Amino acid sequence: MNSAEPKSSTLDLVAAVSSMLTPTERRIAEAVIAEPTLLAFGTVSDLADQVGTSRPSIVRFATKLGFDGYTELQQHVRSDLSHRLSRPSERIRHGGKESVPAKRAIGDAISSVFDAIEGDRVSRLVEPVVAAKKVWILSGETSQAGAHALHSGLSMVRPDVTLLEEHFFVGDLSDAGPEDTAVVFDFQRYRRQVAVAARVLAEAGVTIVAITDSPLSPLVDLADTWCQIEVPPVGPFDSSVPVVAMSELLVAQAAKDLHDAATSRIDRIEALWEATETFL
Amino acid sequence: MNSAEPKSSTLDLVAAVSSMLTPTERRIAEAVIAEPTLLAFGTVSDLADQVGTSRPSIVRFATKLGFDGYTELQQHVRSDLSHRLSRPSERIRHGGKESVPAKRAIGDAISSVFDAIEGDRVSRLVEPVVAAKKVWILSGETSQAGAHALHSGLSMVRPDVTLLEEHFFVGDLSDAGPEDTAVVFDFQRYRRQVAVAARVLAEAGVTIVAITDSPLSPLVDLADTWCQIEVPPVGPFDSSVPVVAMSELLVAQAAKDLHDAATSRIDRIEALWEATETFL
DNA sequence: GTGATATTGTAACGATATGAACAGCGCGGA
DNA sequence: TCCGCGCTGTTCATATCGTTACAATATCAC
Repeated sequence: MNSAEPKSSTLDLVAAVSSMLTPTERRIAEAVIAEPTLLAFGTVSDLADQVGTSRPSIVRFATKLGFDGYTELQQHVRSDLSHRLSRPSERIRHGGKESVPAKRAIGDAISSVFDAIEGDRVSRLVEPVVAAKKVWILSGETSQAGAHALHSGLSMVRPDVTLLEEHFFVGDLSDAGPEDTAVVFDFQRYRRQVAVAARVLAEAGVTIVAITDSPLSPLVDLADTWCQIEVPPVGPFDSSVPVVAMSELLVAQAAKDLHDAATSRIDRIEALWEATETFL
Repeated sequence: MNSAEPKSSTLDLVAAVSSMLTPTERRIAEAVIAEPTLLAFGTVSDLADQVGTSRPSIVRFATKLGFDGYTELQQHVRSDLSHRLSRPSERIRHGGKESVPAKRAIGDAISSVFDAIEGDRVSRLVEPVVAAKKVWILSGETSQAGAHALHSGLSMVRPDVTLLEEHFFVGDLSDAGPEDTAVVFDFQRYRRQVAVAARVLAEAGVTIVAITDSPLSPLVDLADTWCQIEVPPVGPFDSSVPVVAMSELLVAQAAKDLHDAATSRIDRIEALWEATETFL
């Protein structure tokens, strides 16, 4: 569909012919510049209504830009848009073979993390974590590093955080109850293991926060809030970098939400460390 | 036109019903997740062709998501997209504002990692690791996640990798000898602890590879090879992301250097996992 | 194996979009 | 004033869109 690389931005095209535009065409040009989505999503009629002109004027505008008709112009705009949208992420599993250098892969994955916490998402993810009586962290092998980061970070800002890695027993979860929250890392390879444990927790009334690499994950059903991040391959293994980044952002948000409680807690822990000669 | 704020992301909607999707509907879901522009720009026919199904299945998919028809679904997706385009988030290349402070910090830190391995630096760092009889990994609290990543990765591609975290005893190092290599993570806060241990190892003839955040680190003197990376603050704590990224790049390089030995070792480990029901 | 149910594809419908031909309007020059 | 020309809006034809109703197929329980 949208495989062709646009030679020039659509706005450039408009600018190129701006001097030889008729009055109504100029109004059209101003409208599409002010609101590019009109061109990408709207029909000829939509544009005509918006500008206050007739449909053929829109078509003629398209031809004046060098296209065969409005359809071609719209395709050009859309391929331009798709390009911008697919740049930061989403192209790793498909188009990108393993020829993608690790640098690009990691960079894109990091972008996907920031995409995932768009808006107030990070707040919604963290909210049950700060409100919970106890916090459980479940992870498989791929997300070990992230789970570790989340555990050590959260432990600093609030009490009762338990990390269950890899080969935990379901019995470990027996204490969990409706006032608790579980953060579950759920990635391709080790999905079933954590899925089973998460189901146990969900049935016990625990609030589930899922960090997953696919919205089709079975965990998403169980989860109260969730977010999706990419896990790119680096060398022969899957990268933990996005998971760690996400974990740290969650901790940062939790620290912000807990504010005074967190800072005093951190101070106490630091003092304890100093006292026990952690610094040698 | 597109002024309405989307109540929930389209991915959320797909996820919400993902468990009650029929096989073809699931294929549709996967397609639109892999290529969101299909939904935003494509027609029912486009999607049907892409997925390899009939047009009505697409419409039924839309209704199952809670919309009156495909048109409504597409409008929702488009308003979602417009939002992302208008909001300052998506702009990584263009108006690179300091939208999220943590974002910039992490991005810069990642860049520093790639700067640090410019040229053949990563090869020089890894060379003593692959050649060593035994590999020791030393880290403090800040670099725990990175050390963990390095340990689990290296363990996959070669034997005799030992991780010593935080409160290890110097006695643990008694086995180390001139044929060994130690990778030492050495960061601001927990410098003294690892510095002491590294000195012990260096005096035992162990080759030292240092990952540090400062060229002034005392470890640089002891180290045979070293590299410097940034450790940015995220919230109240230091980020592990750069350390993890560096660790993974080291593992990837080691895997490449060891090649056949590594792959056969990975295969054996995988087989062992399967046998012990890691996948449940 | 058989009936019931769920799932999927086929056919037909109205609605709408685009693009082209045609007609009215305004403006400037002779 | 009249004519010519470019600009704009109206009408129409055709293709395609989204949708619904219906039939065929696959799946499962008993």
